[in-house]
Amino acid sequence: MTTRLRPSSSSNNPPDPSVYVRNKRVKKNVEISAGDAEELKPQQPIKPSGLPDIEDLANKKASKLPKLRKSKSTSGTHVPDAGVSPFIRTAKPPANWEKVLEGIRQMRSSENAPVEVEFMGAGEAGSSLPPKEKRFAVLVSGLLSSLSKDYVVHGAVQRLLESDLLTADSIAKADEETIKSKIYPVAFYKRKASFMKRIANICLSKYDGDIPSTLEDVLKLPGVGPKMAYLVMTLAWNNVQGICVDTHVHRISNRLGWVSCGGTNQKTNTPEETREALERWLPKEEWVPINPLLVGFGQTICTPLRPQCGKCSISDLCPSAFKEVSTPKSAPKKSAPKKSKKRENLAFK
DNA sequence: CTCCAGTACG
DNA sequence: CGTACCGGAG
Repeated sequence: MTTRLRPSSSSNNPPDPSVYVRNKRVKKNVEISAGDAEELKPQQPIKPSGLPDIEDLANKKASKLPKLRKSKSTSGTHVPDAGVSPFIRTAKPPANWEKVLEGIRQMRSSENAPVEVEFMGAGEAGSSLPPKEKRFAVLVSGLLSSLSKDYVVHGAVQRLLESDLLTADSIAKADEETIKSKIYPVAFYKRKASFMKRIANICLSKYDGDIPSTLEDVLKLPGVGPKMAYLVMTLAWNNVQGICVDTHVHRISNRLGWVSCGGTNQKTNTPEETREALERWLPKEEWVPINPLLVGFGQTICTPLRPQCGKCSISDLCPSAFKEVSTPKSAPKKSAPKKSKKRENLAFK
């Protein structure tokens, strides 16, 4: 069954109407002096003795986030007017984007899409929990899910749930080895177990055992990058702060020419750039569904290595169709003989 | 042996 | 920017 999240469909958590302020690069600009960094961190809660130096961790993380692209002062058009207009287009949408989306939806519903689960991992795990624990569960399953198979994540979350290890409190108290054994074999489980402990401690000391409620603060959590932060804001707080862009969304957006529109012929080289570019024209109703949609599409048809353009119903609308590109990064150089492509890459090293 | 639905660290 | 982290599946 297709669980397509709608931004405002869920009724339990009232979506914050004022949310829609496009976050511009605040803080992370690096290079700024220590004084500036201070002012980004409003309140300074008392730190219980005995806990790791959380502030330090947070600072470290924050200071290294997005490297900053260009100054991009939002070109003036955008005003952070809370609640007035939910979406202000600052770039012209690419031609036929609606047809393209519709086409992809069709393909996704006919081909069986393995990805349905995706958001589910998080959502389902917490469905029977109280809101606060549910949010924490969403955060944890998001963390576990990166570069892991969905069913593996699902199993791990179930084991954590059975062991009562899905709250900040219990995780903070639990032995790290125990956590490892529960979440195995998710990718990077050792590291993630460590992240979970640190996150739990931060949540306890700064957020009363809850998860941070702002994008900025979620991003400060160790092991949580942009991709997951937007996911968590959406699923845990029902607060759509931005588009959740992973490598599939990144790659496909580039193939479709969706991020080189609107006068400027910019290309995006990172998922973060793609997110910003997409947000400039994609209507907000699509911000959430775009991810599951493109991820499914990206796994079955528009694959990174050898896209199945022959099976793709919108290839006539795709500038990259049948071009045999490998990845957005490696130059689309005229592809080599297909079968030996892999070997060739190897030899190239 | 390669490829992942990322993120931290040098 | 490059690289390590981890395991399982093609």
